[in-house]
Amino acid sequence: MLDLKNPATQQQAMEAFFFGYQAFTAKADEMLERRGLSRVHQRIVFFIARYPNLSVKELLALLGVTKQALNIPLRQLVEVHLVNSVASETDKRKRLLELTDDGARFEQSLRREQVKLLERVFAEAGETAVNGWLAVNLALGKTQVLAD
Amino acid sequence: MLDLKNPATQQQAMEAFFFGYQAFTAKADEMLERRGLSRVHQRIVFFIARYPNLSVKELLALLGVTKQALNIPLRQLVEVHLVNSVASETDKRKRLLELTDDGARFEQSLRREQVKLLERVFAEAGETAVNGWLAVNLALGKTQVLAD
DNA sequence: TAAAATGAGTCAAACTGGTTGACCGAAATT
DNA sequence: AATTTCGGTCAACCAGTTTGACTCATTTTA
Repeated sequence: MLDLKNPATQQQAMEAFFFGYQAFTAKADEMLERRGLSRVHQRIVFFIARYPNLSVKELLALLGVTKQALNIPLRQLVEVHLVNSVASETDKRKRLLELTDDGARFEQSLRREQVKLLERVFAEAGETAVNGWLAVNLALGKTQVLAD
Repeated sequence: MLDLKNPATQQQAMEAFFFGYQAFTAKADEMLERRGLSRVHQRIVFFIARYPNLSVKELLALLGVTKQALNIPLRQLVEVHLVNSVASETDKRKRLLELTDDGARFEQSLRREQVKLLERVFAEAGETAVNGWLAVNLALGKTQVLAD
């Protein structure tokens, strides 16, 4: 077991997390930059893919930004027909977000690159490690939700 | 093994990483904000604690920013006597960075909060999961270093 | 049914954290 | 002696974000 009483071990774990996350996001950032898009664009299409027909408010909560920060990139995605924003049947104030066919392809292409990185790393680290990695990340994420 | 061929599994893994990292950094961000400091300040003291007497150039490489971006927060840390910048004996162009006693206490207090979160999560996830989590993060980090 | 609240969107001003580029001075290397 | 390296600084600028104020349509409520 990792001895978290040991400062050097603490530092190693934190450093690994820092560089690990950085490596993971670097790949996508690079791809996005080539298309003149930002991380927010990716997150938007990612969450719409994951939770189809979510509302703008729900998306804001997932992203953890203000609506002003979301406004421009989301509008752009709608303008270039990657995202559809359709009024809800049950509550016409709400706009439900969904990916267009193009949008779905775009989101997949972004995701594929990151998955390729994960696959490489997973192959190296092995099944047990991967399950543990996911379990810890999920547990960490849960604390977040509770904190909000 | 996580089936990375399955889009839903891909999305789950990516989302867990996203929220996990966010939860991990949120605690420290909050503490830093109270003291009027930023993440860069934390990273600086973190890396100085991890690699005492590292040079400015080495620190820049670890942080992955320009020297202009490092300049102001580092200067601030020196001004408030959390960091000492001392000319190297062997090469007087280099300034070697070290934490003052206050700086060491400050870095520890930041780290302790993050470690508390890790401990809670580790207790929940168990030893095997934790080792796996670390192994995958380390493997991810390694890809980064190679890419640079 | 009138008043209040909610969801979405927009404009403007400001701030943060970063960038590129141009320098400088001291010290080391060639 | 010339060049390179290390650290530092100034300036302009840029992206992404925030806060705040406001509108409009719709839904909820009192």
